[in-house]
Amino acid sequence: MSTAGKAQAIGVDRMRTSALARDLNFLLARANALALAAANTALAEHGLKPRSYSVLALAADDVLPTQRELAEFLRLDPSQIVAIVDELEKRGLVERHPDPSDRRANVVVATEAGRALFARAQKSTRAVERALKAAVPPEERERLGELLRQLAFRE
Amino acid sequence: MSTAGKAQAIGVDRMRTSALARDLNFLLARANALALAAANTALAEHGLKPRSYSVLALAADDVLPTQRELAEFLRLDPSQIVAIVDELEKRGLVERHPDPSDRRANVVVATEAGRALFARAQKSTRAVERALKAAVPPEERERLGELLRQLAFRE
DNA sequence: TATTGTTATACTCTATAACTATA
DNA sequence: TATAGTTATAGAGTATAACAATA
Repeated sequence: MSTAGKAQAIGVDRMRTSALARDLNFLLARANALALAAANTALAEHGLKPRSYSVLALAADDVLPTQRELAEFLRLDPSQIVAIVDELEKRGLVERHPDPSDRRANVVVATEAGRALFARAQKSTRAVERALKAAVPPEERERLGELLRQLAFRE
Repeated sequence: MSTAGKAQAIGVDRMRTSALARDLNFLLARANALALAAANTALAEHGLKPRSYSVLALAADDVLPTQRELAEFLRLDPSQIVAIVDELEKRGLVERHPDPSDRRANVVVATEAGRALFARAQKSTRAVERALKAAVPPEERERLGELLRQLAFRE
């Protein structure tokens, strides 16, 4: 019979050689889970989360995105962007500026305080990123970023 | 002043050249979001989700994991594994077998029906994976998997 | 008629603590 | 005393639909 008669547990290590551990979807999910956990910890001391950090980053980088553009780029629902921008605005980190070319749209711009906080938060996330990248050989890190960019921005 | 006076929206395209788009955490999150959405669609026709698919995969691969080992490997809380195994067991896809070496532990084993469903679901996820990998040059795909494995399993 | 931002709501996911049975 | 599995629950995250203002 195919369901093993005596089912004895094995160690977690052996799971790493399973077919699932070669699955791209699974590897992406696990790598992302590890990175997310580390980023959450690093950003918490600045009162940010990965989501709000991303919005603040684009605002502080003078990208001048509308809320809709933020939603599309960050793959979030527009209504979620509302909540994130609300909170950042309440804390004086970003402002909603009317888009002169479309009065329906708000362009999200960082304040001085927002830029200062972002600069500090960025230091924390860069430390996390270095720790994450430590798992791959130095000469491969550039390539990893390039390959991930192709995955993340394929259309 | 640093907050741009006339805030005019730009296209989403320009966000791709922003500093955020070079952030490893962000790239992982976005690539994972894309892969997850595709996997969700592909697995839905089999009544599975990425989580339950992963548990079924390990059970069908005769890895003989305990629930605790599943929790650790999949980075989920043990109580979440309970719910997933409950559902798979109710559908006759897996069984809980007592671990002879530790009567507290359950080893999760796939039934014949579970193996059959997994084989079908795996075909769907492999198609998703091929579509995802199409974004990177063929000669780089092996390396991408290897690098992601290092990220996902660094300790 | 379509789109931007907004509000409201329901649903899923996640995190936590407490309990039981075994070790 | 510690661990595997379970249960319950609250909080965070996500998805959806409907609405007002503007295009």
